[in-house]
Amino acid sequence: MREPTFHVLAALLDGSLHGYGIIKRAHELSDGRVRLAAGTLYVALDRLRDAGLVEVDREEVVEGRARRSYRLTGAGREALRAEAERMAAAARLVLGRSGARP
Amino acid sequence: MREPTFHVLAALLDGSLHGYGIIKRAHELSDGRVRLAAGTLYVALDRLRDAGLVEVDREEVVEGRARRSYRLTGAGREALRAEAERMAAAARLVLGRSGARP
DNA sequence: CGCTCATATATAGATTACGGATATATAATC
DNA sequence: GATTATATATCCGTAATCTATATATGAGCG
Repeated sequence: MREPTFHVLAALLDGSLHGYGIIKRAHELSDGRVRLAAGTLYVALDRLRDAGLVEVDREEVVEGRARRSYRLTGAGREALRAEAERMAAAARLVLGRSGARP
Repeated sequence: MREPTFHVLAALLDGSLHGYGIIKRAHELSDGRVRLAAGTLYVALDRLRDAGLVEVDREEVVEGRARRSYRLTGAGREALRAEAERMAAAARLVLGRSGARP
């Protein structure tokens, strides 16, 4: 799992969102550092759906446009957690040794 | 920067190593989780050298075979640290919220 | 009224990192 | 004699990502 994908899942942690909402949420959760490109997002959602990590929550038509909201599955929540733990461990490897005294 | 590249740099944190040594060091630092493939490693080293994050420390010929050892540059050390901090922050985003109540 | 920006989804094309396979070579172990 | 560990290197395929583009509506501005 690469970082953009990680942030897609993380954005869904506290509730379902539609695509554009995920982009905004990832942006605000990361204090503006993460900017998901639309091309990345929608392809990633298809992939995550195939992998069973997210699923469609609602599918409605608002003013002629389709709007689909997604939510984490149990497997998605677990995969996200496992990934976060791997990242934390990797970060400790470095920060625990070079970051001790500035 | 992706995870394999991160582990290449992390393996060099406490001293210069040659290619094969990096593979073994990354393996032991991660408690056996990280297994760098040779194809990944040597291409990554070329890339990191071009980017100025690592440099050749020594270049010797041992029993007919070339052996090159690499070390982190200042920029490499800084890039690694920045990357570790980004990863730690991303991990906190998840572990700080989903880890509370199961 | 026209322009731009935010909202919203989707696809095509290019790039890049990575993994697996393969090649080469020696020393040690079984 | 065969396999494993050490050691470097290249080729090729794949997967994830980014850029650009297309489409469509509503809001706000001048």
